[in-house]
Amino acid sequence: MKRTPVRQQTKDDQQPSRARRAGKRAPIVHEEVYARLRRAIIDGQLEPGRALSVRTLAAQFAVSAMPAREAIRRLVALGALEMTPTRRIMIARMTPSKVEELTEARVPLEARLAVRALERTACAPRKRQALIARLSRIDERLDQAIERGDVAAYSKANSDFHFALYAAADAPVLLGVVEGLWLQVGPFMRVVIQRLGAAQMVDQHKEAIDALAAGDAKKLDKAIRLDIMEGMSRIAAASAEG
Amino acid sequence: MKRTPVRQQTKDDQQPSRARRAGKRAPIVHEEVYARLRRAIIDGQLEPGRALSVRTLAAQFAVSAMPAREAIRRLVALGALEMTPTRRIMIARMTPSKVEELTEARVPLEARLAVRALERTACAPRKRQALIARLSRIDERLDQAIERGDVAAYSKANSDFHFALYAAADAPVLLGVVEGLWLQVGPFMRVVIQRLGAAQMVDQHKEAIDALAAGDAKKLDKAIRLDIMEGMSRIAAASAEG
DNA sequence: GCAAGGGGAATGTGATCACAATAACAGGGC
DNA sequence: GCCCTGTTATTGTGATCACATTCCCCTTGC
Repeated sequence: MKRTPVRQQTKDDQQPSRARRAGKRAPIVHEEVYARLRRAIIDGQLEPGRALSVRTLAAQFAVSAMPAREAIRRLVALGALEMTPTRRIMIARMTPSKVEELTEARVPLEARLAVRALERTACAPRKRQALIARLSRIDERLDQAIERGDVAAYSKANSDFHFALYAAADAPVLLGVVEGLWLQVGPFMRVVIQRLGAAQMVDQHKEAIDALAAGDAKKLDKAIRLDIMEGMSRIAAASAEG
Repeated sequence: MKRTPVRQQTKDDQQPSRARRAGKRAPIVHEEVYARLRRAIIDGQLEPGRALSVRTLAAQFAVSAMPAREAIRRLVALGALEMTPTRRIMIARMTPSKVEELTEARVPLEARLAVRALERTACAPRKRQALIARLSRIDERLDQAIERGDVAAYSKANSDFHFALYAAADAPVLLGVVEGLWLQVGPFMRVVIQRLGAAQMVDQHKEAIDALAAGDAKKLDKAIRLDIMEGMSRIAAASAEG
């Protein structure tokens, strides 16, 4: 491969480099790479099993090897990337048992986050109204994506919907765990939607919004559980047939 | 600090270096560092808030900076280590809300793993008997540790008990998520035990073993849930008083 | 046709250095 | 004593190189 050295920061450079400018923190390159790669994975832009390498990733993002290494290391730790026995890196592949386990983890955790969001906005009607409005807008985008058959937009809108709801739970640790699960499911989501066609997708988003508006925890819990189980069963079906 | 360069592997070295010897895979230094540091954290050997740095960790393990960096990166990704806004590294500190969230995550996930272990050994009485025997031995070690007031041994026996049970669930993904949670709880476990004295610790291990022997899923579920909630409430109490 | 093998390209890992930012500390002013 | 200030040590990050291993492709032999 061509060796095109990435120029290192030197004292002569006029740019503020990592220094703060107007109070903002220094931008860390490997965090940027991580964020972008992570987004790509959650949105399902990378097909499962696709190979990845430190140098390739570095070249794609126009950075040196170090930030690429760090980003990959993090995503491997979170199970979004997989390492072969010979230490090659690829987008994680799905297996039926993995789908099953991820479902078992997602259902109670995400249902809990949703109910927490309900609880947290119980004494703040304004906040709840704002949340409902936000969710409705996202769900509208989602419907439009289905109409257009836009798989990418659908995938993004779906994750946006869930995380907009979960963010209101004000539970960063739980949210982190759930994000880790989505990181592992992401790539297949997209594959399944693509195979089945976005029109085939059903969800419980309307029911969830209704439950939220009614302050009905039981109904919300059920809606989220069903939403997840239906979605995951589609992935399971697809991963079973190969 | 003293700069003592770590000699790099060269062609002249007689040792097989990373090469396989007798079919075994090459040992990866950063994995070794990760495993040891991780163990230390889960066992609670590192007090929360304690500072950690790439170079000091490297020096402690007699390795160069790279493996230390990689190990730290992984543990930060898993939430076992924390980064300050200025990117310093420390053992994660506990907050009441964090305890609450971790409890909410641990309860359903670990209960599920326990019940799965029951299900998986339902058609394999031999395996179940072996598991029960294993758990009983560990619980015995645990009791002895309490008698001796040996905090470290208690801490280790406790985690051994849980993971011996969960390992039988044959659910690597779920197990990975739960390990991540323990990685975040580990440091406080130890602090609390130390503060209260191991004698104060109660658990539901005997009940869990009984339920397992009886094939009673409901009872096992309840035992694990109670075990976790009791333990976490102690941590919550301790973290509340500072 | 196909398996075996050989050689070059690519890969993950480790080591080391440079640098900007932050923390730690010492000394002086009050 | 306490706070400010300037200096020094330490820190995380990025860049680059070396190396053993693995992958990939193409040739050779049958």
